[in-house]
Amino acid sequence: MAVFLSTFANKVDKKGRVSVPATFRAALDQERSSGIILYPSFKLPCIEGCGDERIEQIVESIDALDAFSEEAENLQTILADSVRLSVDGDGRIMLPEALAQFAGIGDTAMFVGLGRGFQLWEPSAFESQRQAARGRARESGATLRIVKKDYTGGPDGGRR
Amino acid sequence: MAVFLSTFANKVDKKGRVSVPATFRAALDQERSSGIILYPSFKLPCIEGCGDERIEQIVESIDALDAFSEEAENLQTILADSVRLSVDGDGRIMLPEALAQFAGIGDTAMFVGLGRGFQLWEPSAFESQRQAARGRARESGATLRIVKKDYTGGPDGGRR
DNA sequence: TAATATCCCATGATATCCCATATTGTCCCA
DNA sequence: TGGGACAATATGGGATATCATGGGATATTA
Repeated sequence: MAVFLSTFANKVDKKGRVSVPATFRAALDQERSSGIILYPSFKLPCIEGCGDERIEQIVESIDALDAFSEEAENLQTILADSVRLSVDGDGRIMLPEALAQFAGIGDTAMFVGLGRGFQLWEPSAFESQRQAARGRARESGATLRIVKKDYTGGPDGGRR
Repeated sequence: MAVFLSTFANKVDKKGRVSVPATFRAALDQERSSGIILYPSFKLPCIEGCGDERIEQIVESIDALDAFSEEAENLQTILADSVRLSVDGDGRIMLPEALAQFAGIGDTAMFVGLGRGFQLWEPSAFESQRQAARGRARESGATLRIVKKDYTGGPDGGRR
């Protein structure tokens, strides 16, 4: 699956177009994503983005929930608020007015890679978010338990 | 997985390019890493580096966390600050301005092998870091316990 | 037919490729 | 064992391709 990394600041022109970073486009191509999906974030003042493969995952996990639970209802709003955008020949998308407004994006948008997906931020809002997260991570001595993919540890499957 | 050893001081030219030490390149090839990943260290004023394999693990591990948890949010900044660089035909990478600045790297970068990954330092910063580490090791009488390859490392301690 | 979105091309900045060279380390043979 | 040829590496600079971005022209749709 595609991996989105690093951050890029791109201009939003007066027609509302933004270039999708070339590396993001490459990641999307790789998973044969015909377009890109955007939706407003739950917790943060930013736009969440991903490719086809990821949105299908989300659909599936919502499906797996009890259909009428509150949680399911909440998550379904993601789908309702989602927009599917096509990337034009020059690698740009049309950023919908409503979403831009939600994230406070004016003439510059930051594309932030988060692994399976990415986010779109207004630059200064992102800067403070980044500082905060980095501070918390340092304090908590953030360590990441690495999930071993399929560790066998040797020819005999790691036993003995 | 690749093993990175020893340290090298290489020049950063005015275009921002640095040669990756040949032995590091060999290590990367070995794990079929087509590029290298760099990100700012949490604790130290240096850049951390690794191959594709390791970043894949990190992405998956973060993915395994609750998507909306604060922990995930904190760790995602690693990905946001990461850069994937391709090694050109002459064995060089383009050191991004932002990262070089973070580590205070000017016209020389030190590649420091750390086994499964490596670090990039500004030479004098590395020297003082090295002194400090040596001192601490001497005081505490550091010992190293060798972990056997087939050790499973789980809570049940390599059973059987 | 207005308003808006899509396509197409132009341009400057920047990264990538390619070649030249110096220096170092390695191998081979006397 | 010493010297010399050779190969690999690090590094510099110029040419070329890619990318982000702006603007005009053409297609869509309400």
